[in-house]
Amino acid sequence: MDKLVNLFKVLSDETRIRILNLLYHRKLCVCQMQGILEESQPKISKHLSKLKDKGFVKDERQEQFIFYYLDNENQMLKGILDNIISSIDDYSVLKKDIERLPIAEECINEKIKSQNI
Amino acid sequence: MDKLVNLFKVLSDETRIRILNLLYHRKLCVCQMQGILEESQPKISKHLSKLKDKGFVKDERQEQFIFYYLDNENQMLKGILDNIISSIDDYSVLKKDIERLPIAEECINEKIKSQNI
DNA sequence: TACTTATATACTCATATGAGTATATAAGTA
DNA sequence: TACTTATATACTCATATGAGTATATAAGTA
Repeated sequence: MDKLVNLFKVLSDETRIRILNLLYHRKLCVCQMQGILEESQPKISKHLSKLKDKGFVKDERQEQFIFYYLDNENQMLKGILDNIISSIDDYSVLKKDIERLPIAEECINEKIKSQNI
Repeated sequence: MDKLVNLFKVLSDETRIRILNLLYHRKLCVCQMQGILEESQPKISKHLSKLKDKGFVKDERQEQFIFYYLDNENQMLKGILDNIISSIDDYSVLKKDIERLPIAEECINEKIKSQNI
């Protein structure tokens, strides 16, 4: 029961829904989400921390970046995200975020490029 | 998007989930929910008020009682409740509440009886 | 119209939550 | 080992939320 309430608490924040919506589609690092969502780094990190804490996402380092991805164990979360994404047209913010997903590459490439100058 | 966040906020409270679980099965008045949930009247009323405010339940007076029932317009809420109820064994509190549903009649009958003495 | 009773609401308090800012940390590279 | 950089975290503040208690309200009945 607590787990259920926790799930809904986690979903009770627009930024976290936006993050979960992105991660539903692909694995991303913090700076990529920063670029797509146009939110500050601490804000995104703190929300990711909460998501990880409650067991809804996992992370994994790849060189200098830490990538986050959905932990698909949770049937209820999966069902809710499926539902949201299948009605994505009702949620313009989420739709726009998805359209911005390709930016992810640039976010990382620019960082890597500047290191090689 | 706000509507989505509001739905999850509404679901972020155990008492409200318990109420929605009951109303999923049948229309009930405040004093019946008091009897089943064993929670105080103001507590239940306040949560019902929030549920009504956000458009998830409606109410209707029948003589001295005010009955609440689910507003089934919301597809997402419907889906989530379906999901919860289909796994009711995972949520012992909710399961017990449903088992106590028959008490509802007594709650009302006792009140009516005492008025006729 | 006065009384009863089911329900709603105002008030207070304690706690939770989210944002911003500054700074710490940890892993990679020179 | 020193430096850089991606990310995490501590601190502070403003606001939201839930519970309890007392009381208001509204509709029915006498």
